[in-house]
Amino acid sequence: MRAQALHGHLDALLLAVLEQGAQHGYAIIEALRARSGGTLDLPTGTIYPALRRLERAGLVAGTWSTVNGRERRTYQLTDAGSRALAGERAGWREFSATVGRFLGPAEPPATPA
Amino acid sequence: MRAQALHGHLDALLLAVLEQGAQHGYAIIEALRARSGGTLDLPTGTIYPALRRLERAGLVAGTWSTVNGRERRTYQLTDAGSRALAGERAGWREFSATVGRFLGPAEPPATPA
DNA sequence: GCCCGACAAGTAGGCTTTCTACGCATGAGG
DNA sequence: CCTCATGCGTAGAAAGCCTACTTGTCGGGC
Repeated sequence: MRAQALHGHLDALLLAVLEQGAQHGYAIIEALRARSGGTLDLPTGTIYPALRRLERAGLVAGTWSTVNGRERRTYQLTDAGSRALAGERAGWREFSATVGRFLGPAEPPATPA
Repeated sequence: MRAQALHGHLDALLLAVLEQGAQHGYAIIEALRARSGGTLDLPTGTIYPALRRLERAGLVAGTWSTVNGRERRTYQLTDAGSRALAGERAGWREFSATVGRFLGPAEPPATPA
């Protein structure tokens, strides 16, 4: 899937991943790929700038650590980040409900029971 | 709601509105506002260029008509537009399912029983 | 007669966000 | 020695939507 379509929701996804525990950029990329079943395969050039943006905004806190001689920047959700995530979640719900009203009520094939 | 978040889905919304019958730009804006319960209130500067883009792409066909001395451009879904809409719908479903996996499975606050 | 608000379409310039492509560095395996 | 996987990062370009503005008709209030 084009992450292009994410536009504006990428930040929310990153926060959501970090909600489950602090991680470094590379691991976040893999987490997104894994949790989405391979659908979300975002390039580093998308993730790293986004993380720095979130850091500048105070939603995540980054700390350097060295693992096997390799420098890692581990990002952790801040309080503000948690609050922002809650807002993003609410926003996503409204957004998906609204768009879903036009593009199909988000009723997947479903196997409804 | 910021239509900014639409990014890439606006075309799909327009096609979806036109699916229910040909309409002119101004009416489309009102249809979006009405059907979304007021959530989607898109400015003309967003809709009109988008419609022309869709027209250039051959997804809608526009025809001029004069009503009460006022010029109207009525847009109608083309075959290609219908097909595109189907694709957009599928794309939306995948997209919302994927993002929903991270931001909450579309489970609203719910008052859980 | 004049002005304003609703209807109706459109353009121009700017902003934000993401993508592509590249650079730099370490450690392991061939 | 060279390459690949890990790991971080920047630069420039492309895409999409927004704000603000312009043009024009019609109807109502003053």
